[in-house]
Amino acid sequence: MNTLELIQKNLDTFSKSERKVAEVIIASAQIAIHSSIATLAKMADVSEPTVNRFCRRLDTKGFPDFKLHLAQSLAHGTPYVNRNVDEDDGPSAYTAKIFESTMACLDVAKNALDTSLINRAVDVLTQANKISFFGLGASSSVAHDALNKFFRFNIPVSCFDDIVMQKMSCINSTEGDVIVLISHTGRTKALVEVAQLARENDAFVIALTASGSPLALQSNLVLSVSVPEDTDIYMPMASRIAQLVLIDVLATGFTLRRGPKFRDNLKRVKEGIKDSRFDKFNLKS
Amino acid sequence: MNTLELIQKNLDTFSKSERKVAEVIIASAQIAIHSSIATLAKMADVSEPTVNRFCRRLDTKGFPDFKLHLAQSLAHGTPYVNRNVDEDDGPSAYTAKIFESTMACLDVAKNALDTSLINRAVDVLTQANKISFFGLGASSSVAHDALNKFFRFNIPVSCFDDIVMQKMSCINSTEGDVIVLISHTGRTKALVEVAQLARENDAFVIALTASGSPLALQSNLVLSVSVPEDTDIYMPMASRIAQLVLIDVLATGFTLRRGPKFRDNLKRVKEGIKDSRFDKFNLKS
DNA sequence: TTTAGTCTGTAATAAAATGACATGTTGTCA
DNA sequence: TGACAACATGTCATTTTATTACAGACTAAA
Repeated sequence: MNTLELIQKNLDTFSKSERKVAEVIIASAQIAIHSSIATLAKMADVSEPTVNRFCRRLDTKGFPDFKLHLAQSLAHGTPYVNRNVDEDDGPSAYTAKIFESTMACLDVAKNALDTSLINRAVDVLTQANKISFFGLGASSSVAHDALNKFFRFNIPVSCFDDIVMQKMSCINSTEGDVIVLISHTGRTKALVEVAQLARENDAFVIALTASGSPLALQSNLVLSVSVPEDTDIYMPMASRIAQLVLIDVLATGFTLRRGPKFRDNLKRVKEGIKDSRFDKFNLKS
Repeated sequence: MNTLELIQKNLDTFSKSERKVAEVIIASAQIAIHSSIATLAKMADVSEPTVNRFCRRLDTKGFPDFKLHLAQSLAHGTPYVNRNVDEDDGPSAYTAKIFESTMACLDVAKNALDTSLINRAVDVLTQANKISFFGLGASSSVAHDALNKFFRFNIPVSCFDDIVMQKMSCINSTEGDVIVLISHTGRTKALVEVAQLARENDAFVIALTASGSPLALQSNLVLSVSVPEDTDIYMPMASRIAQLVLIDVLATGFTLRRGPKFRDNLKRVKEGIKDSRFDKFNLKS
């Protein structure tokens, strides 16, 4: 838990002198972490043991330990994290807010992920005869990205963002096929139907979606990126970013599982596209 | 600058004893920040002043100051940051590494961005008659995503990942049209040609690419996400994630610039797709 | 081997944090 | 209103921690 927030929240549980300390720290945390207990006591106009008691009240071992906690909370906890974009934010403000909230979302997603399920998913993917990635709306670009990643592995992959094509593809699927469905909410009716269809035709369905959603219930394996839903209209869909990173994770797991021989393949793909690029050191070529 | 990285980088500038200290700190940084100089000295099997000298060599005021720096660097930088995935990493390890390195990349990208250019780009976009997003390969899914975002603004937008369509679209462009080109390296020949074509036809070209690249040179405005290039085959293309976040930033800037009336539009779009979803509280509907 | 230079440790000193205790303050109840 | 209790706060002593000064040891070049 962020120490600075913690102080702010418990502001009214402190005594008079302790609050003085709290206020000084909130006002100038950067200075506080570089001061000795004596200096800070003088700044807050209290005695040194008071500062010490203040620290203990915040579940730290003492003043030095408190400084450490505070320093850490200042390090990540840049002010904007989790704060929404505001109407009168300038470019620097909204840029920082969006980047930081995206990073915070990734952190949440990372901690919420079940790596044993990831391992399972990688298992299934490596043994698949054919892999399909389907998404609709915003999620279709995630599917598209997944195609791009897995395509390099030189295995049969496909990706459709057309619901008719998706359904047709499912009808033609057989055992050994893996369908990866991507949906933020997991409540898109069409995609739930696709999941049903796929399972009726013996395909294995992996869903990148919210756990407990209708789509999740129809799937064989659910990888949920539990990221706060985007209630705010400004809120960029950070869940989409988390899904993309999850795709990266699956692709990496896939590569690792396939072993070293397989990795040469990847190098060849990279080499293969070189001709279509300007050489880095000879731009005019 | 991240203290832990700094130590690792300067490992060979240290003397024998100082390196012992460095190694202990790298191996168990979490323990180090909670230890006194005496404890740490004992752990590294050196004297206390040596530890102190070590701290000073890293541009800190002394041991307590050093601990503070280290604590901060541990706060963001969980151990895996910037470390590549290793052949014998398990699912938890590679998942964490990928998430963390992605987050680190976003942080780098955030700090490297020029917000005045973003502001400029938003200016241009809001005044555009028509906006097109083009990308090839991995970048095409970024373009696709951008389409998805800007489509909601109810303005003419298009997105092609077909080079022929891109060129045709450029030939038909006129003044007032904005073309957003997305490329990680900025050295994809085809896309550079697209940029030239677009400019010949008086379109305004915004490039999301590496600064100084051939594509950048052909563009009117460059938004560069300077993220380390992916040298490692395992390395997920974090630059792509950074580009997506940048798209979010532009879309947000766009929304803000258009003002409150415009924001009602967004709500209508959100309402509009409700029918295609299962109701959250009535899943069987 | 000597010598200049750099490391490294010991021991003394200074600084910082903590603990114990005494004083002050506030509020309650007779 | 006065007395007591509970809590808050500060002073001072003690302990822990960090720093400085200095001397011995090592290393590389002459």
